[in-house]
Amino acid sequence: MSATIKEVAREAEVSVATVSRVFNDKGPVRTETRRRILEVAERLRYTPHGAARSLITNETHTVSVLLPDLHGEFFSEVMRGIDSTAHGSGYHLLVASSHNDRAEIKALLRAMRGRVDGLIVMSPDVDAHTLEANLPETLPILLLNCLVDGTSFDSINVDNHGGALAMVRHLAGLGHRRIALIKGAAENYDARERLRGYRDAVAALGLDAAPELEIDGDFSEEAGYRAGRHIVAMVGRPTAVFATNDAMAIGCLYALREAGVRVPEDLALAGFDDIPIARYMTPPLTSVSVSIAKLGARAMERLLSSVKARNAHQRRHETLPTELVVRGSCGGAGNRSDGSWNL
Amino acid sequence: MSATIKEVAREAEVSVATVSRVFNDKGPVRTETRRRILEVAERLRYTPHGAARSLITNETHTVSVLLPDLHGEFFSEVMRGIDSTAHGSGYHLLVASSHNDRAEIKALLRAMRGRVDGLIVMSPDVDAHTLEANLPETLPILLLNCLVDGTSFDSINVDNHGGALAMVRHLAGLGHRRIALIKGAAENYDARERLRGYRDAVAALGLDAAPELEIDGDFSEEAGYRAGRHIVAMVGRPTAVFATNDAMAIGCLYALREAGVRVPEDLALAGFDDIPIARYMTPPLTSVSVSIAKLGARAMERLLSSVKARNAHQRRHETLPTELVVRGSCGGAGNRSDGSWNL
DNA sequence: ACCGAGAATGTAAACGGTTACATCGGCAAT
DNA sequence: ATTGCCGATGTAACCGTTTACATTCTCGGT
Repeated sequence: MSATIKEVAREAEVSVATVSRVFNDKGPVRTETRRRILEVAERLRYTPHGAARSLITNETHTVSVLLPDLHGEFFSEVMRGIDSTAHGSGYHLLVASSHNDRAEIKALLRAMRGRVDGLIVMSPDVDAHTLEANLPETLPILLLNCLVDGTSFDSINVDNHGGALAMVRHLAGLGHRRIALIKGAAENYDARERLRGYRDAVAALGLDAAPELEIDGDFSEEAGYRAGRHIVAMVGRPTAVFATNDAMAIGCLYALREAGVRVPEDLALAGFDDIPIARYMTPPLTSVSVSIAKLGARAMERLLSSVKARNAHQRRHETLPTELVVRGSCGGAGNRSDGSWNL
Repeated sequence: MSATIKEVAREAEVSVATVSRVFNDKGPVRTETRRRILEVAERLRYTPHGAARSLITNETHTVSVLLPDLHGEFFSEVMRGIDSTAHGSGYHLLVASSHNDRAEIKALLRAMRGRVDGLIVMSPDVDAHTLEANLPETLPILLLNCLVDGTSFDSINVDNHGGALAMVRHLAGLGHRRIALIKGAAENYDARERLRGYRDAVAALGLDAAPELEIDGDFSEEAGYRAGRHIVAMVGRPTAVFATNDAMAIGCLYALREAGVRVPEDLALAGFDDIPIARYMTPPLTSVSVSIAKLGARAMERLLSSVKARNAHQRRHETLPTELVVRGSCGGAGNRSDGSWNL
């Protein structure tokens, strides 16, 4: 084991209290004494013991992120945003991916006591009840992209509905009347909202509405690929495909290309999320941008403020706007006059 | 605050020791007593306090991963592997991304005492000295894709050199004599090894060797894009490009396409890492596969075994093999006879 | 020379658990 | 009835800090 505060105190011929004061910059310590203590500490390679410290101070300087799975660029981006602000505020990050098993989530949540100061939950299908039942009721929590029933928790959501709406409107504006949608998993809240946006737009604009235009998917490239193969084989083939996330758009594009269907000439293709590589696809993918990293950053910001406020903290529900990013994959406005594409 | 063990003990009319025994399944407790205690605990929503527990037991059931940055699919995949085995063994995961600032790394490392049982370091440019100087010398460590000077630490590396060698050999086998390389950052160990593999292969096979064939990069799509633009403008344009990671290959492909250079007809393109989307590119990217998730899983496995062994644990250096994955982006064998590509 | 104030430091009680050891019954063997 | 043993439980020390409070030191003012 490493040196303890006691050893440092003994060696520097002071009491533990003084050493503690030096390391926390609290209370008065003579410069000479401080110097001596720091010198001894350095020599002994002393570092305060995290657990001991948080036991008494009741804060861990750690926040936890609970997420469903770590697949793909979406999560890596969110994490990047989360990490960067946590890091900036001197907080550590505990990640816990629950593979959506109820008992497991419960165990994870419980294990949090005494380990974290706050919690970001990003499981689109965990219900608020499970949370309330298994957490110290004083632990600050922020729900990210989760279904929020009631106002019991702080939350941030992306404007999935509005984004989908805008995309369908855009496609309709380009002349498309028959637009297929590749869905996400039915339990997923984001997926449901995007679907709702699509349906609302289709209804509002009087576009073709047919059950076969809503194709199953689960946010993976693989699912997009399957959907793409399905689409090229459809009898009343749609003229545009709206994949509800970019990963599926990528898989779909591949299937289309494989079948000799040109994008955007033969079929328009759009995604959702605007992950970093979207702009590098061929053609560059028109998508709904949600500035994923910023989403994570904002979430952490909110959580930390609620951690610091402790007592009177106002619960709030926030919806982050989305932005339509038009690139080449839908034809029309995405092409510059010289034939090159926006980057 | 949540209920403490004392409250549970009082309420169940037993001593704290008995409650502790129940929660740790240690020592004999009468069934009736156990039942009563569990019932009270449930009612009071008691959960053991992490910090308090680890203070006395001296283990946290947490391991930390130190990495340079969270960009892109490579890290997300590694993390997935790491998380899945950690999770499987009941360990929590603390992620710490140091943006390669020396002082910051030092602070991070020090903060680890009393917080983690082990550490995976994945900073391709942190030096072993910094580690040794700032960590409790008993903390199990595993270096992942780091430069290992000497044998002071456990480590796992990918066979970067061998992979690059194999790729160049493959390209040469397809008839290419003039092969450009898009490099990674000079400080990055992986990048250096891949470069070394390229040079060795070029020398061994007597291919064109020229400084201008080694193009600067930094593992980002953006850098790949710049390199691609550079390449199309070269006077003695190479016939093949080997991007030392897939992200750069993606950026490069975009630049090529933009300039009307066809892949693979006009120029062969290859990557390194084989990230999940590589197979969905158009054309599918020939790459060096390193089974990233498995790499992470293996690392965590090794670390945990060393955590459990504690005392006599044999230091070991391991190199994970790579595998050439031939798809369509280099022409030749990647094309099926019917013109479709391997998936 | 003495007093009092404030700065510098020390003492010891928490924090919430685990665990070695002591204690207490009850029961089988003698 | 006594002994010994073992299962069940309690007592208290300890883990490494922080911090309220007590104590000592230093000085300037009188």
